[in-house]
Amino acid sequence: MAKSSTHSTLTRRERQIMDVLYRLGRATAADVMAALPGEPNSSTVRTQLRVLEDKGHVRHDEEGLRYVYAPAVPRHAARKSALKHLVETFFDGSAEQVVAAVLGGEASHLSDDDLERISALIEKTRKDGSR
Amino acid sequence: MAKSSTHSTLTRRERQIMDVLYRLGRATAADVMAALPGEPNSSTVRTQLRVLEDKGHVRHDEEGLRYVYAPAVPRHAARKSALKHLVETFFDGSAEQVVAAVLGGEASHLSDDDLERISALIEKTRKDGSR
DNA sequence: GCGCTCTTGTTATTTTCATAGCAGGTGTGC
DNA sequence: GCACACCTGCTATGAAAATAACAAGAGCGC
Repeated sequence: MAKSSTHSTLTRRERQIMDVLYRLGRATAADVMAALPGEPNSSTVRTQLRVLEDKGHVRHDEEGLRYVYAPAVPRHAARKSALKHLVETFFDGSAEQVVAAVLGGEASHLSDDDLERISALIEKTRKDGSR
Repeated sequence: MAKSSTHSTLTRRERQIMDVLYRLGRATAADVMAALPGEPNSSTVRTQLRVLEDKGHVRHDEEGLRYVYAPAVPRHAARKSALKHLVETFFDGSAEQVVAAVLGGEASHLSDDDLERISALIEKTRKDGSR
């Protein structure tokens, strides 16, 4: 039987695979294999995808002959809890600190346009919140 | 000798322990044990802390009788790479999307004050950037 | 001083993981 | 129709991880 559990029960390799799936959206075993570091054997990757499916973290569609895998938990839900976990672990639960880190270039580089759009976002949120 | 390696070589349990250490800053074996799920044996936790130290992820200070452990990589450095990884995996590398998610309450709840301060942050960043 | 408690170090055992070999099935080109 | 390429399922095995039992030293209260 498939066991339902939190995301934290994932092993090292399983987490890598889930990350690949979340990055790609959907992928065949071959795709996943190509994206993983360390040239794992095709057989290995497929076995683990099956294990992940068994645990309920992944599902597959049969597309013609081959399987196309995708995360069982939708991206927006998974990222919500991932973000929450990150904030609690590294930012003292402070959303403000996260924004500061992002603006400070801890995640990627921001163009003026990006800042413009983010600024607009804030304004919008403030209006909505105080309405 | 201690082996230097990327953060991704951590096992399930090791990751849990590192998270605890990053949350607490510094902690004794007993502290870590208390913070871990599943009532692990004290012996177990101490063994793993020693393993983590061996791998170079953790260091300890002797404080009187007992050891106080702390992450070897400073928090701000660890969170930088954690944030980067999250952004790439779940937000298409887009800082803007992250901010949107934070504002949208995907991480925590924001007060008007929070929004105020964040807004100020943006303004400051814009000025600094275009100067 | 003596026992009690709290701490660490060492080592062994069980469980889980990661990996890959082998068998079988389905479509494609010739 | 037959060989070839590609994909899946099953199963086994060595390695790594997780767990805990046991031993030993330091401080504290009485």
